[in-house]
Amino acid sequence: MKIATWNINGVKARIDTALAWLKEAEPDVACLQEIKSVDENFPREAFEKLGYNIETHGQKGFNGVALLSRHPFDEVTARLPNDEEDEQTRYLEGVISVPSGVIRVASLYLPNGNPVDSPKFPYKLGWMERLERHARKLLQEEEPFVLAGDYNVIPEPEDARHPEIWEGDALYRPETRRAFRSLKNLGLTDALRACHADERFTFWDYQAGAWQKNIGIRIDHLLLSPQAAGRLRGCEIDAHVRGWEKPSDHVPIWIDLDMEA
DNA sequence: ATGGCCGGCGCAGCCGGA
Repeated sequence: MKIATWNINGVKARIDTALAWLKEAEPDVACLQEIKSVDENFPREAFEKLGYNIETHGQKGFNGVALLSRHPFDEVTARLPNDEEDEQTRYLEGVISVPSGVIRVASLYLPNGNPVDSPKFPYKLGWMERLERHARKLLQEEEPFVLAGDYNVIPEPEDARHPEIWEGDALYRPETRRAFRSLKNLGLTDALRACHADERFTFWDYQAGAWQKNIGIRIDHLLLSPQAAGRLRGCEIDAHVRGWEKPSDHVPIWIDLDMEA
């Protein structure tokens, strides 16, 4: 079972690119971020034609997350718990039925947090705290789940081509990295690092020829519960998509889970 | 890693992104 996540940077601008990638990659589940669309305007039909059930949690102009699944959704929940006063659409979680059981998959778009001397940084850290609290609760169920999305976190120096440039940035601040470590230390597995030790990126800036010079960062992650990690067969980044026409600045990253029996 | 981009909104030029 293939589960992918991709910050598409606008579903309207990316519809052709997204459909081309879905046809090529054929994921069972795709978590999308930054759809930048209200739910009513999401181009459902185009994705439905490829066989996907669709759930969205969007807002006008910014943010917005979606879940596409070839298997049916048993239940879907938007927002993290204790999020009621937050008008930003950044979290959507679905329980998906597969022949051998169920798997819970979340599409998340963690706040950027810059500039760090603005309220945006404490908002990011608060969001990470709520995510950790929620993950702790999910772990008590002892079931397979995947927290997938744009974390806006560079976990380690080797996850950036030029880590020194990110010193002080909200994506790499000690508080941010500590919060990400704390989340993982609950017992979650960083799927990419479970499969590969070398330098791999998921984002290349549009500016200054970052893609051509391979000046990238790894900020899109899939964190797996122990029950999901036990089924992990592989994790890959579809970096070639960054070289397509009209690319997002992020590329898809996916896992293959053995969900037989 | 920015001087050099991009999308949304809405029809000019700003805001947000990473």
